[in-house]
Amino acid sequence: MFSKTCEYAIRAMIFIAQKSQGGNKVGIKEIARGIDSPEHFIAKILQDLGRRGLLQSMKGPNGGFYLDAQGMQCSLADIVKIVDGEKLFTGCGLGLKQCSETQPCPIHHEFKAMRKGIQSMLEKAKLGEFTEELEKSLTFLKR
Amino acid sequence: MFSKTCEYAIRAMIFIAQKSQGGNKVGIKEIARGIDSPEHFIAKILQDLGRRGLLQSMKGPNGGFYLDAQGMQCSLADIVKIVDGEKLFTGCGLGLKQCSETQPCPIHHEFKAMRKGIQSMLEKAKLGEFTEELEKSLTFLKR
DNA sequence: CAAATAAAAGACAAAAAGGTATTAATATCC
DNA sequence: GGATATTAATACCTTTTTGTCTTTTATTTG
Repeated sequence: MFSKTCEYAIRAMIFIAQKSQGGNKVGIKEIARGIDSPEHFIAKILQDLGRRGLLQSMKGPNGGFYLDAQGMQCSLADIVKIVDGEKLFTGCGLGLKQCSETQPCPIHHEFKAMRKGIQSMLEKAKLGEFTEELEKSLTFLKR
Repeated sequence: MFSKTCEYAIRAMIFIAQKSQGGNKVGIKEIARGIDSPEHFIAKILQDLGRRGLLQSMKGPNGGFYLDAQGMQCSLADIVKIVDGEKLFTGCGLGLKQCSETQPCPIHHEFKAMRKGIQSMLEKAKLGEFTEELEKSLTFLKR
């Protein structure tokens, strides 16, 4: 469904959302440990997301990554779009470039309904919403 | 969603289903042209599917690939399972190996519902069902 | 200002996916 | 049975994805 890169990205963003409550920042090492990902790899991904404005960062002592109030409202769909592109939301299930309403592939209509479902699910899911259950260890980001 | 390999596989199988009505066979060149795919690449994929019993083939003059009555009942889910594996149907959306009901990732429940939807959609879609609309040029397998 | 800390950037490496070309095996037809 | 047509198998190449390592830049603190 998602690329490995995107899986890491989502996990990292949820982790950062949790940790950056109350204005805290979290370092890349802690993030990598917290989501069980290669440190430099997730660093590069987060730098990308930072450039695109999805999260903030600060260098130097006591620096790290964090989300501002707006960042907490970022949806999983926003992350997926940046990391994996629009294909999941708009592409043809059978990989046909010209597939459309007027020139549909054999599974166009069924697939479209599914895509819509996925998209709306991911759009509804905001980073800020996952914190509470993580805190209570009702959900997990590792392994 | 699906790998390129899997997209080709599905398109090829639908194409073969259409062409093998009435006991006909269809050659690899015609298949490659018919679904706009690299000839040798789709050949390898079909050989795989053949070994797994999803389609039949014959060598020699007037040989080619074809589906028997049972093959026509093959679902898209069967193809996806063989080509891309079970991950799409059972894997964690965030790539966590230990994600489960008792140790769920933050999107486990929503994702599970989606996966189920995808799976049942693909299980319902049988190769034999696509022929008619293809015949009428209401659907397409190229471009 | 110097030292320490942490992200940013870039170069490189390994693995997986996607694709090509060549040769072997098998069935048909004369 | 030999020529031909067609799939099967094998080996190889290219591109993309995933992952690692090193160096640079920015920030803080003593």
